[in-house]
Amino acid sequence: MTRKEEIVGTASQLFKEKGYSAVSVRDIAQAMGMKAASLYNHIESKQEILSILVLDLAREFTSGMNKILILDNSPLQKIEKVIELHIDITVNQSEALAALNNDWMHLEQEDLEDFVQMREDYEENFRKIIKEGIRVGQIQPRHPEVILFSILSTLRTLYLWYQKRGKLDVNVLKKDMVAVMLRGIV
Amino acid sequence: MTRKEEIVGTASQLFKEKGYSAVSVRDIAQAMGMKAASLYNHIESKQEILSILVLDLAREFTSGMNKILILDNSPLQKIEKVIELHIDITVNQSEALAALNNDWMHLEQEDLEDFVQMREDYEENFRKIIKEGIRVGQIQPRHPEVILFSILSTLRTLYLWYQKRGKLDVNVLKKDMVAVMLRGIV
DNA sequence: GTCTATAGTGGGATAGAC
DNA sequence: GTCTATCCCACTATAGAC
Repeated sequence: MTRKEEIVGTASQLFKEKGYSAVSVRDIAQAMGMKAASLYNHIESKQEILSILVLDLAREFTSGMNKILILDNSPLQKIEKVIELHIDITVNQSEALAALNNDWMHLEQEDLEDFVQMREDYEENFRKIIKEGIRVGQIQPRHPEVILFSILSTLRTLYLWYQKRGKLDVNVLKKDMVAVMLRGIV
Repeated sequence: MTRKEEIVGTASQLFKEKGYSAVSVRDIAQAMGMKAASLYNHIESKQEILSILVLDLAREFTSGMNKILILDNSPLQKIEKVIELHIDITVNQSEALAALNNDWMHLEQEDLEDFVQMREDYEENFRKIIKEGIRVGQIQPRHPEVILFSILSTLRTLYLWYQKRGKLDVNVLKKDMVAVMLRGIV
């Protein structure tokens, strides 16, 4: 792990707790055991840290979705794969996920545009899977937007909850979450 | 509407867009068409605005939950009531909800403790309803924590999504969301 | 690669005139 | 009740010594 990666990792933990705007470069330096000025030998700016965290992760979601789309699976199987994609990323990168969810709006213009585009594409791909599932009768004919939102909001905030509950076994989590989201609780 | 209420309302919109820490007192004043110093004739501090937004809303959730608990309803009916409570609050107070979800950690000590206590009590009451539903066989016997989290995370982020989609009719929203969350999509 | 020192900006908040 | 002027502090970032 390079010094730069250590800094990005340390920063992501602080961002998760207080948000990007409330964390100072001095806070990050202190958590690294160094002075703020020294950080600038490794990073260009505080913005760069945010950009790395958010855009790298957004690209990971995009790439994961693209792999799912070309599979020769049913819509329902694809939705299960999407749920598993989110759970895997949550388990491995919960700090960066916090930045992606809460601090993307503090990206600077160019990065912001890239991020918003990736997020829109991701949601549109998910929406198409849901609509296809309704068309072939695999999914209940309810408003696709309500289904998309219900699933995505649960998956997007899983990072808030996963760590608190003593690290459930990932496979149990996948099984139960898929069941609750697809088949309900009644 | 008093001047103070106008200020709190204006601030809540800005907090929703950028978060509490990224919004300055000067930003709030500008959005009100006045100078920052003038705000202090109506409010004590920037912190006070956050405190009003978050704690008033938390009390509303607490009071709504308490009314549901004393009803003579089945666990499943109570869960439907909780979903409706969240939807009603979302429709009427989506800006304050953003602060409650994202900026509660910037409350000062005493307010922070009150908030965390209210949130824990709320979740515990919801958990008990779910467990009772499982006990009497109205709800599938899955990990209560997974059910609690799936429903709450959807309800808590509804505010992000409700406004984008051209203000669906509230009753349609209640019907479809209850269906998706309780009976799944398959 | 890390430090001290500091530049330059913008933050929350107050004093006092009108 | 709003303004101008200002205080004091914290912020990001840079310069230059070691």
